[in-house]
Amino acid sequence: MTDYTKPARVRVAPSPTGHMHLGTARTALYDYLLAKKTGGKFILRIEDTDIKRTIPGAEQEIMDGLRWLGLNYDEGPDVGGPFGPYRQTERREIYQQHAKMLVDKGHAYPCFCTPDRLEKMRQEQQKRKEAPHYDGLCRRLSPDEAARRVASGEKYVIRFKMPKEGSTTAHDVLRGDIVIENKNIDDYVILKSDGLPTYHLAAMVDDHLMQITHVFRGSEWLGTFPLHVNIVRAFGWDEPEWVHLSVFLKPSGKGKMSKREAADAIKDGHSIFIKDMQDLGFIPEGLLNWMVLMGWGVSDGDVLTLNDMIEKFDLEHLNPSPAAINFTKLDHFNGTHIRLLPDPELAARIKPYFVKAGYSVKDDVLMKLTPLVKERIVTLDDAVDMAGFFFKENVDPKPEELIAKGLTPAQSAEAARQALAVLNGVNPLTVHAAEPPMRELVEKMGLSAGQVFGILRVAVTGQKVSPPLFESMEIIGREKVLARIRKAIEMLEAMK
RNA sequence: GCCCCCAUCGUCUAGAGGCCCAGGACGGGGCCCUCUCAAGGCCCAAACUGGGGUUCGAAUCCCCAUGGGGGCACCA
Repeated sequence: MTDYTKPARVRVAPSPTGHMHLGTARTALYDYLLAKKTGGKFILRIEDTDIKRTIPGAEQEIMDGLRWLGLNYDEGPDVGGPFGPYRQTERREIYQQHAKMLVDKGHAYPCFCTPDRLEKMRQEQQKRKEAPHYDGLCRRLSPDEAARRVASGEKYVIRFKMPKEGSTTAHDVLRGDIVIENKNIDDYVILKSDGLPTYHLAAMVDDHLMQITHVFRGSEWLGTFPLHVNIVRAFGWDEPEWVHLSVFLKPSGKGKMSKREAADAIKDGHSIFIKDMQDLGFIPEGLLNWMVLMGWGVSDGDVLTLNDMIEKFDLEHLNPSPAAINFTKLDHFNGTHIRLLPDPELAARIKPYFVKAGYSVKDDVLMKLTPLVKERIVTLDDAVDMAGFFFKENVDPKPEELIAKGLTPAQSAEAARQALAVLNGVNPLTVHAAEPPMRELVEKMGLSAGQVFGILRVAVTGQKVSPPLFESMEIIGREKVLARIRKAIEMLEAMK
């Protein structure tokens, strides 16, 4: 049982090797929730030890993404903290010292095998249908000889010396004890020939030094879990609580999310990259709600704010099985959280999308249109399609769309003329003043509201789908409304 | 090939031996509301992978099978 009264120190430790994706965000969320719930600290650590794969800007994207989501970290590369530095390439010496400690204690050894030899070795093993593994050539070197070759300047790496006998029992919070035969674990490289550590060393050292209490990481680490536990034990350190999170599967449920799937998702208005999500009009509240539920469950109400999540989150309801991504459900949560936003807040969030679409936004109009689009949009940018016409000087309806269902162009024109006559007598043109007489007119003409209002909708907004008609008219203003109806009548009359 | 993990409606999940002929949410279907589109309300269909145990009793515990996933780098 987890003690939620003890402040936890949890970290998210992404590598800056590409766009920040869903998996990182969700791990960060769980980290954040546990930290906040226990009054502990949420830490960002950048694992940039693979210099070849590091991408410029990726680190910034991670920091921006976390902040956009509202997952502010207490310690990290750009905010500092008592356990820094928080960027692994700046901790080089620390790892080298620790690797040496392991060698001195007999838990690790220098290895002089060239990448070339290793490659050939693996190929032969494959040919013999054996599992690829290090053959232990340098493990058998005497410490003296190894030291001599190191001193002579020969290139080397440091490998962890896995016990050959027995088994290792590692404890995962979600899965219980995991027992693995030691012979199945390779002598992994922990310090590379460039002097930088691999994950296996770096993460263990940092988690210890940074006093991490709970390690949330992807289940792809389960395979090397016993190795990590052995490394920690070789140092004589206490282990953190290990929490291996399930991976995300592509929407079909068949396999991990791939580049191909990611590209398809984008076409569809979705993405696994946090940065895209923002552009696509998703809001952090919706995204967070959706993410928290993939791998963790609640028995009652599932519409949750960040504060709700902090209150309800626990380790007991984390789910070890893989979860297929369901973007449709993201749409739902996004729409739901948009509707939960106060109007002024929503207005402020929608505005940039209108600006980006090239509209010059008038704030008073924006404020009036916001409540109208609120319950009709799924993403913020939907507001542009729905309500962009409010910022246009003129609209140009498609002539054929002006014709009401079941009516001829001439009949539609006649309906519009009568509507114009009624509206002409309404001043000011408000919902309250315009709707009752218009409904009377519809009845008098023996037509349906759908028919008449439909004609006016297209005439006034230029769209077949729009916010409610009279509300829209009130915002657009009497003069423009009347002018647009006149123009529509002309267009209808021109159709024979 | 070897190692590890997982297994409840199409999907995300609740369920920690009797409260379950299995609950919620998304999606789907229907109805209501309605000026379009939504939103909202009500209703319906939809699952414990299979087989063995253990037990008075199993979705819940154990074993096997099957299926799915992850890993086997001087990447993380």
